[in-house]
Amino acid sequence: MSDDRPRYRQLADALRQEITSGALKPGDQLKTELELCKLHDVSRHTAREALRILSEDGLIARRRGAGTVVADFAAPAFAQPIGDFNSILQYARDVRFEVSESGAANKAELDRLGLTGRYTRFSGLRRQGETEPLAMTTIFGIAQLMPDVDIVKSLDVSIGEWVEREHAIAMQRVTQRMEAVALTGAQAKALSVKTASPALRTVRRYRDASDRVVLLSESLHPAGRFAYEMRLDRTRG
Amino acid sequence: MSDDRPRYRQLADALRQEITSGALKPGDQLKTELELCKLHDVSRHTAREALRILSEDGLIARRRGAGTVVADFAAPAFAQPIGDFNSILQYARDVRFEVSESGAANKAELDRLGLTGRYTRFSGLRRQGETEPLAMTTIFGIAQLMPDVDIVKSLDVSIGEWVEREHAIAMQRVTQRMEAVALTGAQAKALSVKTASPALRTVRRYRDASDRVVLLSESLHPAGRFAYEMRLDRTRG
DNA sequence: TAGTGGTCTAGACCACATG
DNA sequence: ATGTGGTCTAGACCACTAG
Repeated sequence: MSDDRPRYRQLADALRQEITSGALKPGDQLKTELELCKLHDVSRHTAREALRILSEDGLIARRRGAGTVVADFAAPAFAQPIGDFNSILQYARDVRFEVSESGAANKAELDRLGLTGRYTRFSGLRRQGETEPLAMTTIFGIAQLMPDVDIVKSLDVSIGEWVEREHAIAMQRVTQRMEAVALTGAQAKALSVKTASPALRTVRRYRDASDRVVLLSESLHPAGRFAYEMRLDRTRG
Repeated sequence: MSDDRPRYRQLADALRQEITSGALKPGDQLKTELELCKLHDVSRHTAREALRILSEDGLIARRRGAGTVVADFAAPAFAQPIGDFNSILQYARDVRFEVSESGAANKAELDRLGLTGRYTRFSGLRRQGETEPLAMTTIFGIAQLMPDVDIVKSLDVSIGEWVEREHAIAMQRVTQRMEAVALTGAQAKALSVKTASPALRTVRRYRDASDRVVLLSESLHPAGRFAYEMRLDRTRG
């Protein structure tokens, strides 16, 4: 096992695994800092750094004097922060997009999404590690601009980045829509949950300078496996 | 000036001031960790903690071996439009908040949300026009800062704005979390939908300059009645 | 009162960037 | 070769919570 990752990250990932796997449930008490120090033979500083990461990710809640517990938000397996460029790249690296289907988008799909023209469609599952899928995603892109499906499968960057680089197109604006929906039978089956169970639907439209929708992504995240997190800073009074 | 804030926060705020005031411009080199240690008579750990905060806030960029510079906002990232922070406050004003319950938050609630200290709670429905409720919302605020329930009912601004004005507190940052959930029986009944039907849960934490959670709002939006939409503009190529 | 997490110090070695 | 930030150790005192 090659593991040149920092020890605090190894520890953080190990604890994360315990939480997302369900071995530790929301409300459960975590080991104390000193216990973690002894167990993993690290200094308190290192143990704290690991706990800080999990705390920032919203997986645990800490209270002085009382201890550390698994956060009670149904602890989603993954939270995507936005507003931070590095985190977005991280998302593309950490989360595999397994394309299972591709082809030309049909008229019904395009109508439903308000697209006109010819688009290519890739659909598949998003996965992190060996866990259950985080989401079912479909990506629509302008037909002439999209890469071949083999290229998509071997991409280690996002399709958006590929299009930008390959065609020298700059995405100028992204609009994003989020809402709760009930999954249809087929969707639920693909995601290994029950029919009609809740999901977060996000639709992103990437537009270029002339307002053309270059790329559109539609994702269905089953409840409990994903939370979307964003942060707004006040810039001026 | 009473200053029982931790030293790393005092240092972070001092540096933040230098940056936001324009004394330090994007690209400018910051003092090194060791210089900061000597200048402010703190350990390296403390200086690093201050720099970590600024780094997370996106104000500085650090590179091993090269040093620390004020972040270059021309980086190819998607950013929130300036107005977005305020438009979040705006939302609270556009939609009527009918308070049906208020009182001190209990321990279970505070634990669930990761809050510590004494908070007051207001809960009720959000309505726009005479239609069915858009959402069920609960607001938690630091007890000493919150208005009386009668004032809340007569407010024509958001509670956040009232707190800012009344106590001269500036909300510095809002984090927002969105996920899909299934409604419990009681929640579903209040919103006139069926039990276990999907809803969008949004939790917003409003923080002041010292990262204290001044206000927290938790909303449940039944599927189909609400969609969250946002727009990200590329700051520069 | 005992134990927790929060803050802080004073060291150390390393990978990396720059000259 | 020097100095930077990244990681890590081994201590310490404090504020707070809970039994």
